[in-house]
Amino acid sequence: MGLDQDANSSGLHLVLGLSLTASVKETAPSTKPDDHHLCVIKPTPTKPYPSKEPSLTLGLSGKGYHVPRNNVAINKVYCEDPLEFSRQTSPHSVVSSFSTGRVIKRERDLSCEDMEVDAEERVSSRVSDEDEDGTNARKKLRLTKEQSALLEESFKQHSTLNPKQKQALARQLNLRPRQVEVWFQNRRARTKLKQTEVDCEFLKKCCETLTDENRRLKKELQELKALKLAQPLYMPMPAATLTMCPSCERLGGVSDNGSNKSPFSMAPKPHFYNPFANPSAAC
DNA sequence: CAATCTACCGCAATTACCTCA
DNA sequence: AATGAGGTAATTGCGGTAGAT
Repeated sequence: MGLDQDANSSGLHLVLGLSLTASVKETAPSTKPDDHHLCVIKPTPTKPYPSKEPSLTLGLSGKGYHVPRNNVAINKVYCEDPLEFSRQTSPHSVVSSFSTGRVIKRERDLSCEDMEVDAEERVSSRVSDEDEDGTNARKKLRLTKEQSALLEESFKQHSTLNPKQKQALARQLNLRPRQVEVWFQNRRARTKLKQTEVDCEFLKKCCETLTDENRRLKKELQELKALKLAQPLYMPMPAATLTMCPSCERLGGVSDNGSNKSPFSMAPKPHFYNPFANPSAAC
């Protein structure tokens, strides 16, 4: 279901959850998302939360009801208590349904996930969220310490949530499922970012080490060249200095003419940093 | 059985609000 | 009081997947 598709690449250990989304289809089909002047949310027999009351929500026409791209109008109402705020405002209230089809889907999904807020309340909330002064201030919920702690704890157990877990957590936190979902998304992103930073630091260190090694080898090469000029041309090589390539098993340091050009011809190096551990690379 | 449609989900990128120095 | 930076909630758009037709 795509839950774990990126688990390996992101370094996360995701739990494969059994999705119930197939049954979430309270859809009023539309061919053009932007043509949604009227959003109807209706229950179906496949509704995953049968204990809830069916709801019917009507949205206003888009004409004369301009909604900005970011749908900021929906969060107009704000109060000091984040919980109260989360109850009063709906990040995906019906207003959102007028912008994109995607949001419409979200809204419908929300409508079955979060039925404790009934349709009428949400409509009135939407109306109360409507701008009276024309400003579109997107107010931001601030999670309490308790909420953050619980979310964090839950994230440690599983970095992704199936719909049931999301619903349960949202109920427990007195948040909307969508808010829980968003929190987990952002949390995963932060984790990934942090991991990327760690990886970046590691690669930087590797780079520094390799640069040092390169510098050292260059210096050594210069010394050897100088040494070669100072010494006789056909100087017999001590057997102890011969090394064998572990990959191709050729004996280094023994060329046809006995000259000393092979990288394996010299005494073993005190240290060689090879991050790729590929002995054949030297051949 | 293949093609198409639809709904859903996760992610990346971005926006925008809020807090704090 | 003003302001810039950082944290983060929220939005948007896209791609992938699965079920239905």
